[in-house]
Amino acid sequence: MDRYEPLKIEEKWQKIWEESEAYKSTEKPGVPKMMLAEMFPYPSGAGLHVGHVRNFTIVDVLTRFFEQQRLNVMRPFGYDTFGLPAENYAIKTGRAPQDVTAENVANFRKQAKRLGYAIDWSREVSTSDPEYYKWTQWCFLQLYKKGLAYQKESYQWWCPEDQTVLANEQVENGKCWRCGHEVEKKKMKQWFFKITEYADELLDGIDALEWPERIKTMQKNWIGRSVGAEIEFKVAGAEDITVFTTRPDTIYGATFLVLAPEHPSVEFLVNDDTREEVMAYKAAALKKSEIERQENKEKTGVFTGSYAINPATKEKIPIYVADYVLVGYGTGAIMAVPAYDERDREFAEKFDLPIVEAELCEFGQFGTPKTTYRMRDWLISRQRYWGCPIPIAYDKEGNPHPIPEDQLPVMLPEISDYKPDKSGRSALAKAKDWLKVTIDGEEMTRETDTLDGYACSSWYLWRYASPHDKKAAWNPEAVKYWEPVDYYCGGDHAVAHLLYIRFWCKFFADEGYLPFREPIKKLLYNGYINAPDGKKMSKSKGNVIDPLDVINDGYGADTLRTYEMFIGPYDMDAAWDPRSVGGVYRFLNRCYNLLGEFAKPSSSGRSSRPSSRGSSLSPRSDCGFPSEEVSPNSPSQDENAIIRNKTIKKVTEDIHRYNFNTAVAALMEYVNELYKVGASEEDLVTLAKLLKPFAPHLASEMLEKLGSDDEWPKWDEKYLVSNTVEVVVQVNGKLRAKLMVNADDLEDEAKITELAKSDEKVKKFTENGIKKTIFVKKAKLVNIVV
RNA sequence: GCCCGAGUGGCGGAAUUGGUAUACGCGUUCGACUUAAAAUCGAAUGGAGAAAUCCAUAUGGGUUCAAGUCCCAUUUCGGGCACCA
Repeated sequence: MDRYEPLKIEEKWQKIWEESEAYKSTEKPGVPKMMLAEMFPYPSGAGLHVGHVRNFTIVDVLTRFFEQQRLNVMRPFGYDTFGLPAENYAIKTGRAPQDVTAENVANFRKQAKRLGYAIDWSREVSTSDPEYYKWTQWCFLQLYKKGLAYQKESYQWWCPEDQTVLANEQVENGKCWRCGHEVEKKKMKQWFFKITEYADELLDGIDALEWPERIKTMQKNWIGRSVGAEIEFKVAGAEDITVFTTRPDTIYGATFLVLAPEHPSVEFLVNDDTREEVMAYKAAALKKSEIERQENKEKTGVFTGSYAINPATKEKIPIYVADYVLVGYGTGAIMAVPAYDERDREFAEKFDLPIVEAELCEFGQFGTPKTTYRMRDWLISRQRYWGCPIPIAYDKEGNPHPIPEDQLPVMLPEISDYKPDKSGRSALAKAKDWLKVTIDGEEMTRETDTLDGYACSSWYLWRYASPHDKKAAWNPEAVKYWEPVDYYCGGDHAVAHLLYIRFWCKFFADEGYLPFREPIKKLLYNGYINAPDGKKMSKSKGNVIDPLDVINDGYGADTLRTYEMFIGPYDMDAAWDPRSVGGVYRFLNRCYNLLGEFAKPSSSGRSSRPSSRGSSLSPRSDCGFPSEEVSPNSPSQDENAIIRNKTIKKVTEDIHRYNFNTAVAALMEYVNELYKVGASEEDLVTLAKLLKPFAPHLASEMLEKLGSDDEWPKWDEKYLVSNTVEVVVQVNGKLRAKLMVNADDLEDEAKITELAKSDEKVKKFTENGIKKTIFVKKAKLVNIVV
């Protein structure tokens, strides 16, 4: 028997899978389908890291598991190639983003193939491929047609480092999600998607999703629905001010109004005495970074000089400007009720304003019911080069016109100087020839902003159904068969991507392009893999583990995959432990060695037990497996059947529950048992089948040698109930004895408890009399209370 | 500040419905094999104790015949939200 040589086996099987297009998927009407995908990666120059491997392997384990159960499985793959990281990397390396991306994708593909994933490689997509982004633009135009893509001039988050605007979802603690630079506010005309149109459905649909509660809560908080009312306050000599409040019933206690500094009415409310101070306050507020605002929660503000009439009390109340009121939420104006609202009280105390404990009332006569959301519309313009061009052109008056669908794609021009600058326009503005376009005989100028990369990733799951369709973004029949996606796995984008893709799904369902309203049935949100010291892996710290190194060191992909499944619960962060990798390698080695004499499929009916001299642990060692054969114990038919069926059940159920770590542990236990009692051929076949989702190359090799297919085994409950059972005897809840009894006796409570009481070990503790005895049949346990 | 999640051997972690705490792996120790080492195979491994036994799931209480699991309080770590009216 030869020794386990993972690199040799893996190369062999990867070649076989590649040449036979083993994981190519097609629609099979009548056969239950299963579609699985990971959040497609941004292919960085560094190649796959161990986090990708965890993410992809989870999907692969499930894919193979369902494939072995003969469901019609589809597991595609793609690359999130457009976007800032790719462009910044290209700038850093002084190369064209197109070239860098092509190289990185090729490298990623090569590396993913070395991991032996059951990917349908005919379904690859890449967001920067014109064949793909043609349809991203088509999607934009559908939204535009329905008024859900629109332009608006407003104050936006601007990253001075990356020189582009950002969506709210891309600002984290006042900093740019990509470069970490503090963001500023800048007034700009930008494109938005009207995600707020779907706020209610996005929120109400969350509860029914089979997603982690954590993610669901985050989405709920992000949407942040508030039910309240809008109330108009009359202002002498100026327009009425509308406020939003969730407590209209407290209107009798409203003793002043507060407007956000950016509120458009502010300039009409000031007078000659107050103008200077108010404008200075506004200017200061705009300059303040989000960080500064968070750090200093002390209330500030200024009086505008104007008064409004409280419609309930008819009293004149002063109007203030303060930055604790946000322009983007509600109406950007509030009625302050210091008696009921902590923030208003703080403000009132500081500015010596009246605090009135007024009675609550029915507000109906004063306002109209209104629901608002903290979620804002999705800002999609980016002043960067490496993105999907927005398919819009402007006429001489500056009015936007959609590029006709038959002129798509609007190709991203190749330009040499694509770096961003301070102009507030993307580098596309420098492509003079490209800018000109004729629509319906009229000369126009193209939009130079590109789309947020999240737009590109908001529909790729549907593209997977018909990735090469030239007539449509997705083929309706193919999508209807395959989707929604059954399992989607990732470790990032809890709010942004996972909210955007739900939004697009609902929109395209409304347009009749999709027959479902939620794109993802089950979401698996995996944890990170940290460095051995528990810290985040990072290049600068020099603690990065390269998965390809682990493979090439001789451990192979099967060890890497199995280790990452064994490392801990899939949804928890875990620290890399190089020594445990060796432990998993040892396990796979033991599996292979167990095969021993079953090298030929003909040798059925015999049992296998490896010699006391197995093969080497060190993947580099050249120590061979000894040829001598040790005569095995003859495996007991019953004993083997019991552990085999137990293992099948455990592994099957664990994979269903995503307890991949305990599934691997169960396989280890099984192998340990087989080393003790000897393995039948059926044991070996079962082991290989159960192992395949984790270590597909090794398992395939084993199955080939055993002459078996890979169909997932079923367990038979009859082997799980044995004739004799162990009954635990407790005294006052403490374990005192174990009895072996006939299984039938479990039905006879009196007999069991009598046996328990008469046990010598138990008697020692029951000398002073027994108060009562509790028998739990299910737990096979007797508890004697003294 | 508010809302979640977690705290179990030397380490990563099991315990699925309240029912034998510490599965599996790492590490450590001993043995077999070897001229030797590595590897492999086998045994032991929560703590104290000669043993009987006692003590152990962050801390302190509680419920229960029985608590890692349920309840209350405290504490530490992680995550999310953080002037959203």
